[in-house]
Amino acid sequence: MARTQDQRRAETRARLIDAAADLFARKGFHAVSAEAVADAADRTTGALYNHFGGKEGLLLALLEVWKDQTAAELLAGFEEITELDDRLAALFQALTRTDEDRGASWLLLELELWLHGARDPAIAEPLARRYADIRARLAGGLSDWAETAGVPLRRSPERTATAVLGVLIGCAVQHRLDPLAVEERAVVESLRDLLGLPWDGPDHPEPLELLDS
Amino acid sequence: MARTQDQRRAETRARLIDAAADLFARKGFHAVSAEAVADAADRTTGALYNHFGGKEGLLLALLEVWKDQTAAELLAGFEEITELDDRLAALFQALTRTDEDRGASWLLLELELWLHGARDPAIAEPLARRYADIRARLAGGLSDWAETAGVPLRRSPERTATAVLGVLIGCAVQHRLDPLAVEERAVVESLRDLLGLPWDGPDHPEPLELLDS
DNA sequence: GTCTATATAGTGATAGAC
DNA sequence: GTCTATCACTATATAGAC
Repeated sequence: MARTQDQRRAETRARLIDAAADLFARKGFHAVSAEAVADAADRTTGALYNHFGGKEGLLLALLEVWKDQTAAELLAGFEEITELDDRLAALFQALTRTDEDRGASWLLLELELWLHGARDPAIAEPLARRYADIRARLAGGLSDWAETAGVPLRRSPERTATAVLGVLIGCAVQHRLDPLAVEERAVVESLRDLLGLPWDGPDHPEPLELLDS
Repeated sequence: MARTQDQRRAETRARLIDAAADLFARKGFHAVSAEAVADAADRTTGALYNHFGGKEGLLLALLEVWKDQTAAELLAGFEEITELDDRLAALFQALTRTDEDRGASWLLLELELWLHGARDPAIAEPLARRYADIRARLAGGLSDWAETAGVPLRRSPERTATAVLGVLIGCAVQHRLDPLAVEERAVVESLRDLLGLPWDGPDHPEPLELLDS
């Protein structure tokens, strides 16, 4: 089973990034040593420095992979499922799901990266592009849905997408600390509000009165 | 200007916690040494260890102060201002505001603490109580408002508060990376949606059609 | 004078760099 | 693998309050 040097190199790179994603999410960037990442990837620190120049470079490379992959993953469910409530629920589940295999969760790495981005412009820039990309794709999906369903969005697709993403992130943050306090059904209902839809649940409340404050 | 030992002790404690809040927010817990905190507080590591037992103990003490103070601060504006839109805007501003004096921002320390809570149950517990407290106070405020304004909430005050807090956090997270992409007006409008209110802006769109998907 | 909050000066361990 | 810096933490000393 001969492999070319390029293949070996690519695999080492992938292994290191994978190990970094797991460890950085579980313990945090600063709590993980370069050696620990290398060990988890079955490589040496020499390989890590050769590929990424250091721990910081590894974080940046991880962010690039994360940026390209996870936006697609997050929205895949949303774009494939037909029933709206299920689509909305799938989005929330994607954010709150804990990766069984590894102890990490998506949300942890997401906010670990965000925190570094808020402190370091070099990290902030690709991260901001990533969020803009997610919002754009979400806006497109919502716009298509509104047209198909004949339900006009309450505001521009972009603003709607920002609010939807906001609810998802903000509720996921609360959910992580106190799962019982944030019911999935309540999150879906809130998202429906943002899209200008009534609920079809059994406990439908009294009808909405359009009064201003 | 004689001071008692108790007064000196209390001031040292306060200085250390204050310095920790600033540095942990700006650089992150693991990127800050105990000595750096002590220096910033014009004290020594010895004092730090005497008071808090270590850096971790300092983080916990900071969390307790944070827990008790900031929930009140966040909601103070909300509970005092009369105009609803301004109240909602004040909440968002509180989360996105950058502390001028020190480089830190509230949101940074908030998520720094959250990240530690997601990894350490000892941190998670007081943090979860903090969020529950904020939600409870917010729910009370929303409930009072709904009654006064004669606008029934679209769901229970608790669920509404969770969603409102979610939008605030999620939009603040996006705002930090890309301020132009998250307009305050859009956030306020989204919050109004969650409360079951129309908008009173000049660019009022076509009326809401109550169609299901 | 006694007590104790705070300061000083270290210890061993481990980090990242090359 | 080695080197240097720095980490969290501690043992001991000093100084200020009663």
